[in-house]
Amino acid sequence: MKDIGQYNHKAIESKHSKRWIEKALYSVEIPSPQEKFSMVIPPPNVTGSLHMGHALNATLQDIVCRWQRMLGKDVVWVPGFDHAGIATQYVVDRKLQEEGLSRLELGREEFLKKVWEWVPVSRNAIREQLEKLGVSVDWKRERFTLDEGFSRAVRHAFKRLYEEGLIYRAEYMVSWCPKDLTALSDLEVEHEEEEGKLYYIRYPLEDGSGYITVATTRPETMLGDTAVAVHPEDERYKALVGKRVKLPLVDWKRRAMDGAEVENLIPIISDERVKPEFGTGAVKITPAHDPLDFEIGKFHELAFVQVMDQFAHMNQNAGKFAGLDRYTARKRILEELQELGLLEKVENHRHAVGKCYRCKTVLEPTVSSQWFLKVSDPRIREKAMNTVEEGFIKFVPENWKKIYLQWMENLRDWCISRQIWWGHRIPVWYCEDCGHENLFTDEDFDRVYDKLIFNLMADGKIKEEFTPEEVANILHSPSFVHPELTVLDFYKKFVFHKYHSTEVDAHSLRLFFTQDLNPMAILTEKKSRYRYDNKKKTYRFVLRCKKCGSENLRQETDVLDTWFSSALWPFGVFGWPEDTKDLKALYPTDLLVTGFDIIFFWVARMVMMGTYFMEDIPFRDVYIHALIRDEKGQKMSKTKGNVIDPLDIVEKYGADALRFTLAILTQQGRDIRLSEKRFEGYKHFANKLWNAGRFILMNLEPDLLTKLPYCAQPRAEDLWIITKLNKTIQKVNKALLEYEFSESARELYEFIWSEFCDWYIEFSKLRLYSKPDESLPEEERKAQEEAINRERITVQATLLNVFEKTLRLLHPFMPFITEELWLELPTAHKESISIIEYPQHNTLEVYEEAESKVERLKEVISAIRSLRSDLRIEPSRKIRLYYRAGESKGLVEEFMPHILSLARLENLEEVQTAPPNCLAGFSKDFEFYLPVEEGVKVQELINSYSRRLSEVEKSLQNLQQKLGNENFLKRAPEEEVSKAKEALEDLQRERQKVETLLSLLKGLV
RNA sequence: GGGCGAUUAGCUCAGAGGCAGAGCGCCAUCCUCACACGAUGGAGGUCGGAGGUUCAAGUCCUCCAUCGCCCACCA
Repeated sequence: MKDIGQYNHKAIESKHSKRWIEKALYSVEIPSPQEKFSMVIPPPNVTGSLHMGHALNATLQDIVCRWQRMLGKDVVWVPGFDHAGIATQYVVDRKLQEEGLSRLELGREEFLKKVWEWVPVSRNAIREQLEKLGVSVDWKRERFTLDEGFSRAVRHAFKRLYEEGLIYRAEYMVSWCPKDLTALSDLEVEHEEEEGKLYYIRYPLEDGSGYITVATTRPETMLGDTAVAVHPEDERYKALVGKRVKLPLVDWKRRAMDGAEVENLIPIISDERVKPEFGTGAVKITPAHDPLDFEIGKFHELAFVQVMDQFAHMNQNAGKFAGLDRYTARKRILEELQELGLLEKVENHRHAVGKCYRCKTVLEPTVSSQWFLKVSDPRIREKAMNTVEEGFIKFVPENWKKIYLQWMENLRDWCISRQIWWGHRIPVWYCEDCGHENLFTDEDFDRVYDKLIFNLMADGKIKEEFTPEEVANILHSPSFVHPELTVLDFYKKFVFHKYHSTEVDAHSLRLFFTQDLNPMAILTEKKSRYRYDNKKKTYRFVLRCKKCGSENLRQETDVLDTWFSSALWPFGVFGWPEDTKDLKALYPTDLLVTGFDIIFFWVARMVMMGTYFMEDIPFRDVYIHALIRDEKGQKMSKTKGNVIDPLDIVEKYGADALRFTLAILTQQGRDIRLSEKRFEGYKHFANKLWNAGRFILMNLEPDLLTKLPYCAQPRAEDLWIITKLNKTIQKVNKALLEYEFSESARELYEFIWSEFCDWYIEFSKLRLYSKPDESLPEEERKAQEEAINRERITVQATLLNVFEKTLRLLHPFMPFITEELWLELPTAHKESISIIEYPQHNTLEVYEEAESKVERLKEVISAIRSLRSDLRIEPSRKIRLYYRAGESKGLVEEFMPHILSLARLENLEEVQTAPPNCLAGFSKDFEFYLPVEEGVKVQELINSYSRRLSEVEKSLQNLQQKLGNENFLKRAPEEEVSKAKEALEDLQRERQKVETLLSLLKGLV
């Protein structure tokens, strides 16, 4: 008998989230490959803190993880963070701007220092949020896409793809962001429909015989035109093909990208890609600033004239317009064309404008030298498609499969280079002497020390020149991801497993360098790797051109697209490219949970890289969840000010309420509209559960467990609730298996509130509070007392048993409150509910007869309550009733105490005929009568029964029509027909009853 | 231009051939010894529209309307 007081989510949640981490409850050191369940978290960006979408994502994953863990699996859920190249650089850049600093002034090295200062701020904030949500990740396996091991994995991946000809560098049309100063991949371009203008411009023919009119949305690019194109079959222009036009305004020499001079007389060419029906059917060709023009330019060997610089300002090729912003240039050019009478007309025109997904700046298509991954190559694409097509990877909901395959079908090469600073620098060194592209990874070196030094250097952790002390210092400083480990330990744990015994200090390094420098020493390589600077007392690590041996190398400054590293996440986190135990045991992972917005960015690329490098799928199931929107269905965004911060919700309503709300709102294939009221509602549910627990604990005898052998036989209601629980167990497990989060949560809510609390707890009070009759003689009283005690043990045991299982069933959804309550139970035998088995359906615990009896009992009680309510009889007033019953008589007798108590009756007495002057109600064949008293609201009752009568009559009509239909009788299954007939009889009886009651009531008015 | 999804109670959504459901909100009665974050009872629906299949259609098929999303190099 203990009172746990009122529900206080704050106290219990912080207590358990700390405890779980301290005990490392969710860390599995050596998982069994047969019994494992592995998952990698979609690594949140280190750009700030988590939003509701992350909370949803984490909650769904945690529900599955906790469920699988309780099913007995070795669950490993790897947490981590994404360095998020452009996004993070953008955030830090903005912060610097607030301080009046600029990235370009600071320079690469200093700027990166600032980013590294920022990252832990964001990462710690996110980590704390995840902890508050109660996620059961294995923090000991935490990774970062830019940690020492991951950077190395990225270099390795790049090298393999490069060597197999799948990565190439080329001058190509890319979308350029003039604000972020980088190229973007096609996916990072957001197309937005805009109201624009279509300008018709006349290009005079060289021979003065007239002009050809072209239509364009971006007149400023005309300065870079090197042709006009028409469709070869276009009769209007057939005669003009081969002639030349004079490019208006341009009376200066332009320089093409290959250095050649380009004049202002440009050819009219024909090309099938021109659509005759658009505009005038003649199109100006700017090969350096438009994707289609680029293609046409390549094909016809036109000159490529760039007219804008990286900021989208007009450059020298723009002559007198040089230096102007592209939009100012557009305005000026239009003005001048107008003056010259060359602007024929301007039309309104809706068209899609490409914008930067990050900063929304209008992108400029431009030609530049970039690195591409040939994702359309069969070696990458085919497996990535087949595994999904053949169902080795299963999308949930299924419709994403089609979308994925369609996208894969139309893949274009992926631009993977970015002209930003924050990210994995491309591991290519150009030889300044012979021009050779050298690719280095630590595999180019045999010795451990070389490998370490190379990696530190490539990661920018040590400078070009270093002392052994500096290197040792770095190696023994705390690792970024796991501060309790040193960098060296990190390498040994996550990267260089082979060298787990290698110890490195300044002394051993110096010895190694000296040995390397000694010409007499026998080296594994022909030349020494290190150079010593006598003056500065520093060493440097020397890379040599693989072709000509020159040391005159220059490293590529571009970094890789963030998604290139994210694509390696499902195996990179396990230590790839090393053949680690984790990799063998945990890859492929079992499930990926993510939003549909990154299917192409991330999911598709993981499949491509996973099947390519690992020759196996990265995950078996992909659960795609919805987007969180506000109550009006709009996307949540800071600028709209409609965000609901998960932390606020956790603070106000608790993580359990937050999680349960998100779970119950997660239906497949539908966006989630959130409002704060939702959370409040499910906080009430948590409170209800808590109070049920409180009630049970208050009523358990301290030594209940030792008394269990002396319990009485279970009653019908015990068997009923056990049956209900069992069916719930079955439904919840089934729903979870199919990732029906909403369904499983609803079943739990329904069972806990509407069955267990509303009925079983109420029934239980009868036996819990029953007392022996004091007026009985001593002997009999004692016997009765003993019987009551035995009954009490049974009901306590049932309460405890059902509640304990319910807590386990609910634990994946509401981990904190279930943990707290479970630990209070006398049956708690482990340190956490989260490591106990999940309840499973037990066919021996289904008691159909008891179930239907109690369901009928509920109807009887409800019928009496309904009458009370219609008559506005206060709950506290106990009333006397008479009844008459046919089949239900046995039931009423068996459950007399239940009815008296739950319907709040003083007495329920059987009569043979309806007493005079009585109000009445019924449920099937159970009729009950209430003597009329003063102030009784008979009219209310008449209204109620009239409504019921018209309902019954409506149903009757429907049914009679149905049964009068010969085709129904002939063609419907027999079962349906007999069901209908039964229903008809029931309804007829009911109508008769209601009619009788009504006339009876009317007689009373 | 192609594709996907939605449309059911005032609101948010379940239901996928056999008598229209839940939560919230609303109304009424109650601070009944776990819980007013509660109890009990109740009101509320032409299932977006039009056709069709079927004995029977929120449910399957066709078309339409409205809203939303994704993809696409029509200048």
